[in-house]
Amino acid sequence: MSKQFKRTLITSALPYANGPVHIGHLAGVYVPADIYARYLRLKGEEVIFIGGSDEHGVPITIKARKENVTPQDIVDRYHNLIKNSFEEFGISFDIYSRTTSDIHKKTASDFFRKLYDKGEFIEQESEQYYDEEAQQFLADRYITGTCPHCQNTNAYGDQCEQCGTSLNATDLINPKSTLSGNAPIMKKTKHWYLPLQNHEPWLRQWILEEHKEWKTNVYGQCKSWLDLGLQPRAVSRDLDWGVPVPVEGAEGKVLYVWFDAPIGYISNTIEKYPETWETWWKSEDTRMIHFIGKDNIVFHCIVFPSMLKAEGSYILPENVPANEFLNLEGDKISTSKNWAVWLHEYLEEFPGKQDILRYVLTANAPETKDNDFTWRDFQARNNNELVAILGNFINRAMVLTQKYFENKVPARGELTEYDKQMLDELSGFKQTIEHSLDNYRFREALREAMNLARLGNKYLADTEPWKTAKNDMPRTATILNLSLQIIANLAIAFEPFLPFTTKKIRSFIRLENLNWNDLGSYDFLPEGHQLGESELLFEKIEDETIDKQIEKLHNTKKANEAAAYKPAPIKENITFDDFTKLDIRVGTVLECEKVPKTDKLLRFLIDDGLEKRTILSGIAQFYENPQELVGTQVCFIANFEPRKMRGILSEGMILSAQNSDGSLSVIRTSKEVKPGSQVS
RNA sequence: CGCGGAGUGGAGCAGUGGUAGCUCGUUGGGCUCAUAACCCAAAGGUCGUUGGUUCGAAUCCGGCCUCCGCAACCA
Repeated sequence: MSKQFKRTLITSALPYANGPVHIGHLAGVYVPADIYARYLRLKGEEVIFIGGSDEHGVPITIKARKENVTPQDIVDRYHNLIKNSFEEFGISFDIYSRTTSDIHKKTASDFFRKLYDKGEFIEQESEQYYDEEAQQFLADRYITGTCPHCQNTNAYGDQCEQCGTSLNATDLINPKSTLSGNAPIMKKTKHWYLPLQNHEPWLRQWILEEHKEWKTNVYGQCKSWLDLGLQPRAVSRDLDWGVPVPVEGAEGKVLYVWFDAPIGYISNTIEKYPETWETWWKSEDTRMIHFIGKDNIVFHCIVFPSMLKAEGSYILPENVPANEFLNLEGDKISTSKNWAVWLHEYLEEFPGKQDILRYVLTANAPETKDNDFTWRDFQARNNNELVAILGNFINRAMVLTQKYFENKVPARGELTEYDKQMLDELSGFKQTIEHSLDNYRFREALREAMNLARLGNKYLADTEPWKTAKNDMPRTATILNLSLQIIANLAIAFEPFLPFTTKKIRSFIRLENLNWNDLGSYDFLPEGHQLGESELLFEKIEDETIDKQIEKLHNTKKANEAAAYKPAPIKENITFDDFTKLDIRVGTVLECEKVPKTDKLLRFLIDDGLEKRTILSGIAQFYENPQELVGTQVCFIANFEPRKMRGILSEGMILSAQNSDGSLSVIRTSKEVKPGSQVS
């Protein structure tokens, strides 16, 4: 980092406004970005911290259609919810705007037009599905059909949710438009592409040679992309929700969201500083940092820089500290499955406890790999760290001062060797914490800040002021004077992490306007300084509270699954002859065991009345104890083409019902019948 | 074999060639100002697996297994 910068532009990924934000968003992007912004401000540096909602794109139009409202209604609802959640959590954006703002539409439109005029795009025609009745081209999510892999009749144009296979819309058998229900036709459409391959040479130099200090996940991902060779990327879409493509003959086309969204960083800066915004975006002494999640790496390291470079007058990011993902109680956080801790709900259930969540999410941030958030861990970190170490030290020092010195800062006498040793250690924290923060290692920085509180506790334990108070008040005064100076240090060190708490601490000691650069010194509080009222900073969280959260999580998950479940549409009619081709029979299970080295397969040995047959069935995950099926009667298709799996010949197919959560349940008869009975 | 990241005491994480470390938890002791909080000490790991390079490997190289992401909307 030989470059000298005068100011820092911090951006945080724009959350997509089709749902509320959850702890994953906070842990991955907004808390780290906020810590960094607060840290720099506290150092007196010039900073702007940009946020905003990403409000265009197909998923929002689909959600609007489902709820029978306009896309604008959807984004208004979530923009306000998200914006409010961030404010409540103290995410200190200088501006939080949205991509549906007029300024953004103009900025994005002008940006496209400039690249268009410069000849930075290529035009290309392709064939896409088109709904003649609705008169529009269909995004992948607007097409359903039969999955070519698992025959699920409800697969989407981009993915089959039953078997998880990724698809192209053209792979689907019997594609149907979700708008009209009709079969779509193929129709030609023209789009603009950004030829990323033209940017490859300078990207290689810029990332692979000049930014080897980027995090390994970021660098590795970029290198992989560059080594594979870059492809042109479409920058427009056939859709009626978005920024219109500002070119003759482009009616009905809008900017593709990934082109649209990052320009939001620029337009939000313009909205905040209409006169001076170019200083932030076009000045070589501005340092731009993008905080994002790992899914966004290529957009921020390759695509957006290519856009900026193509435009010509913009600076490029200096670093892109991308985080991995946060899981919740062992499972992926999922908006659609409602497996999340929503910020707006947390705020209602834990009022005034924003800093606890900020602390837990930072201490356990997914900086180098995916991490897991659990409520038990949340409780433990609150009770054992915030309450027991930080809160307790401050409370001890305050209470002792109230007791012995009428809540005024006592006089500092001569320092002992031990005092000096402690102060020496204290002075080292500034450099340690700064080093971590400067390298975006917030977990480590927080741990160090906590060590400062540990130092305080140890100091009290070792000097025992409650004992010296019995016969040596001057010594007691010195000890508490230094303890209070440690509190002032804590107010600085924790400010980027726990802004609400440090505000309280500052009021305890009646000290405002703290500066980061004073961290490590011990002359904040003069002798005789009147202290303020203190209270407990944190309180213990009981098991009951935590149990409630865990239960709630599981309940909402189940409820949501049930509510979201929609039986598959009935298939085409078949004739009686078709039916009679199937030979469905009842058999008694003689043996049932898991096939070794497989996840899903159970091997059944079935008495079908005539002989014994082996049938394999992929239901092992749902029957942890396969033995329990032995002796029961199951239904199976007897004339199913035998098939070899894992070297075992499977002669038939066991019938199972699929539940809303995807789990399978074997079909049984309600009364015992002879093995081999036909089902009709 | 599409590409990238990750796998380290009970839990969460550091550690890029030289005696495996931190926080929490556990056990024992101390203290009693403090929210049964604090301080000290101990136990606990053949670093996913397997083969190789090296005087020496958690670290470098090869194979395999598992989890996550990207490509192809999601932090």
